[in-house]
Amino acid sequence: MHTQTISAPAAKVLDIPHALKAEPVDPFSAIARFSGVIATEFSYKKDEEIYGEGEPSEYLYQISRGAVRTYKLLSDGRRQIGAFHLPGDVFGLDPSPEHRLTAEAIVDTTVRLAPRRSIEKAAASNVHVARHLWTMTACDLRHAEDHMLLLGRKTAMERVATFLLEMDRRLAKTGMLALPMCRRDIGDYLGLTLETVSRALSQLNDQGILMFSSARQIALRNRQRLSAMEA
Amino acid sequence: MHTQTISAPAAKVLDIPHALKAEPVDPFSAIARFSGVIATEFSYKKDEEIYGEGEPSEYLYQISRGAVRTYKLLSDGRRQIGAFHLPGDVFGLDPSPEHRLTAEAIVDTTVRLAPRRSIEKAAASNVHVARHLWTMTACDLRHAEDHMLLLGRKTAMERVATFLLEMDRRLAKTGMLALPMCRRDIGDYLGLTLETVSRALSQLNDQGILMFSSARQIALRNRQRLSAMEA
DNA sequence: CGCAGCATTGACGAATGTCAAGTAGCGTGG
DNA sequence: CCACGCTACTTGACATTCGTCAATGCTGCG
Repeated sequence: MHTQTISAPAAKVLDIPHALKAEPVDPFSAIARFSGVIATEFSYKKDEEIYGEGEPSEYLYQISRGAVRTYKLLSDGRRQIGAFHLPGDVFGLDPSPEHRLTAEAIVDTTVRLAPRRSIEKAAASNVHVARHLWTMTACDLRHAEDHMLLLGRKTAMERVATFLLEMDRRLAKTGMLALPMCRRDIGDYLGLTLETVSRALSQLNDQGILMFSSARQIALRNRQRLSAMEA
Repeated sequence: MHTQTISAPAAKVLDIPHALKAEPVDPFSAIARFSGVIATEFSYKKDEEIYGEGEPSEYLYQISRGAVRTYKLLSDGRRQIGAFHLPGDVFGLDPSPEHRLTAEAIVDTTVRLAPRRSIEKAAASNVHVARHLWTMTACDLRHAEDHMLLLGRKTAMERVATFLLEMDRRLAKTGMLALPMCRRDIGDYLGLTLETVSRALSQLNDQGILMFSSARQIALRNRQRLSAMEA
């Protein structure tokens, strides 16, 4: 259980910030409000497990700060990362009683969490909550469908281009990508080895499509050419 | 629109068979009943498109007879089949207003269909319907997660073994697999070429793990050894 | 300042894709 | 009922992409 492994100070109770709720509607906040749930904040250290595949599904999580990977393993250790979760993202949602992927903090990470039971109870009487749950799961499904196309049919370079554009869309603030994950994580997300990822990035650098300020600080210099490469 | 392309006789109105509803609860029937929807039956010829990627999502489908593939295409024609749907399976569910994959009949196929609008309306007032929708989407998501692991990390032989066991589970009646799809479909599902699929099947045949009665009629002779190969 | 990961790069190998030829099965029409 | 032709399938030879193994370099943190 994650509450035992954490070394952070005692979890802090906090209000979902209502100032933000005018936006496209953050589904986590919406659900928490409808459920009358007070979300709890919680922190995990880099590489700490948040939940494991097969464990009972007890909470719904939203990232405040940090980043999370969710993955499946084969018996011999081969790993497929299904998704990276970034600040604002919700994860851990799962209508089945058990998690089907393992979740780990990629860097030191703080999440808000809401007990699954309260949410279920709210969904049983409130169709808005129920619809939000459906919508979030459907959003994960869309991502998975796109990712199956990538994994099954794209070349290494196309995968890396797609990855960069996805991250650019999701976390570019200053026109600069600050990747929280290492090359191995990227490889395990894209179905490649870390060496192949590194070679593709170097090639994009050589072509002037991106520039490294450090290995994980990347500036995209030509998004159009990158888009043309993602197939 | 599929109603224009169909050459079958006029759609026939029918009742959802209530005799079957004691079973593990068929979610399609459950939803139709809660929605007060009378499902319509409809037929498609082999290789006929049921809906296209990007088209408005107007119906929920359940297969009565036949088989359906849902897929995405890259611009140059590379195809990734996301799922095969067999009798009893529901497909076309999508909380977004547009389909994100194309659906085609693999063989001559009959479906029951329920208008999406009626279902949405029912879900807006009935939490049971809403939960069924969520559960079905979650079921698709689980399959997609498993399939990402296959596409990203399994070898050709492991993919084929996994495929055979999946089909065995889903459509083996007489201990014999009657595959409705061709080798190319299998390849596009597994992220392989049809030749690689064929070679893997031949190898399993040589090893005595399966037997062909014809190219698409396969008897599994040693499920245990096959399971050991799926990684 | 030095160590410990992380990343890059190179040489090579293996798995799978590509191209091509040949075969078998099946539906159609004579 | 048989012959034909089409399509799907199999098999082989070869090409290519990506993975593996190994050496080296970088860098960020203590």
